[in-house]
Amino acid sequence: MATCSPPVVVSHSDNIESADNKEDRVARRSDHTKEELIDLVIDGTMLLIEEKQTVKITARDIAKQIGYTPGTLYTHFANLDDIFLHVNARSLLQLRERLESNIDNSDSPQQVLVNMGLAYLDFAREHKYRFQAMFTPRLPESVDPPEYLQNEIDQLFGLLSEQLKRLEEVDESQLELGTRALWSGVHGVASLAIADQLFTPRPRLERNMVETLVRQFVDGWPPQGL
Amino acid sequence: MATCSPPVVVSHSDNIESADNKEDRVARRSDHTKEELIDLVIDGTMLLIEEKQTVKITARDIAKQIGYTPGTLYTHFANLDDIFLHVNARSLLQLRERLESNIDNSDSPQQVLVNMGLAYLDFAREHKYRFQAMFTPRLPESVDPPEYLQNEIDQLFGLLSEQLKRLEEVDESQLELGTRALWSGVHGVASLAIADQLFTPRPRLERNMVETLVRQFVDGWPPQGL
DNA sequence: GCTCCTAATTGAACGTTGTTCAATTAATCT
DNA sequence: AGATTAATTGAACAACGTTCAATTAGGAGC
Repeated sequence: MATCSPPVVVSHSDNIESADNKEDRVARRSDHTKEELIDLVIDGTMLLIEEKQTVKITARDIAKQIGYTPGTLYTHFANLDDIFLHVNARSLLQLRERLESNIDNSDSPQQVLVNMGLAYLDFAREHKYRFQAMFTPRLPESVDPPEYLQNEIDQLFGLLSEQLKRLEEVDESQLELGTRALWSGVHGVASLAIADQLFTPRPRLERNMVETLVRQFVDGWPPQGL
Repeated sequence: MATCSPPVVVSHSDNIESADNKEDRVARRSDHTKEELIDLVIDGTMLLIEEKQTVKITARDIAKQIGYTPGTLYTHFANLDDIFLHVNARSLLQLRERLESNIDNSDSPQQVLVNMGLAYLDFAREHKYRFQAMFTPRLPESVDPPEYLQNEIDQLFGLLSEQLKRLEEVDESQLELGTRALWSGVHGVASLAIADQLFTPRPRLERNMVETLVRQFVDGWPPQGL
């Protein structure tokens, strides 16, 4: 069983540790090293999701896309879920980068949070199926998500609590609760919006909804007398 | 193609129209009429989801559960998605009933909305997989959901806007936006909570999150100066 | 009570899915 | 050059959703 291969978030080439492992440069058969192949699979899957506009991608689809046979996928990935887990990690990274790029600390924390909320919604819309994939449970819930995913999520929440902190100092537990409450709200709008389950009359009011939700939450922060 | 069979929400026996259709009482083979069989399938599927604690129910599973063969399912349902659509309609009905039972108009609208939010969260937790199924897209997004589902959703949103209306009169479009924004927020907490994607430290803070979110939204209602 | 008719039900079959694994192939080491 | 090692294949498997000709059993007509 080829257990979950390492993060491979982006080829950051942090080869700090001495390189005495020979395999690294060994290219057995064909044209790709292990790392290249892993990237090829993940990138190919992401491409397919965007191209075919669906999350229903088969192992044979992926293999064809990268010019290999289905069996090859299982040399470096445990199964399809493992592949999607890595795709989701990449999506999450992109999402966080997107939110980060919307932080301008010369703006008020209110405005920054609204902008981040809107950026979240926009990302969900632009990458509808990858967004959908991120929140489609694929693991048997007994096992918890790999650590690199957990870290990525912590970082994302960190961006938000930073802004809430700028707004007013509260104790850590309240901050954590507020961050998650606020962001669950934004996520709710985004996920219902892309699923067309908001059933809102004609004009797309989702951006307006995010703005209302965030502003109303932030204006009442921190909550009084619970 | 056996297109989507009628709503069949609950056996309400509203046989107002004159009964000259013979088939109604005709029991061909076996022990069940068309209507009974439809109910059998839907009920059986719901039961399986709850028993096996998963949304991954196969046609053969359902057939076995109700003592028929897989082919029989396709006499009254177009396909598996059609069956799940009916299961979701039932779940949605139950969910609305649950919310309705939490309305006590002698309470403040604030309190009612908080209670409804908590009821929503509780339902999601108690019927985790049926809740999950409700928000798992199964239709090719080109086709929009059947009317009876749309109606059910309108009714649910109606319950909420009623309370928002009690709070303060605003114009219809703003009321619609507010209702959906608020409820998307609650939905976000619920859906992330049951997927264990909130990554909140030990104690389950979701109820607290719902309360915070709703209270903060309601206290700022209607929004000033947008 | 017998026969026809009709529709419910079956079960075998089809194509596709995820996944496995013995066999094969090619790159590296001695 | 030959041995070693690992990447890659392709055939195979079980399970899936779905279809459909064949079969069956009930009700209607005589």
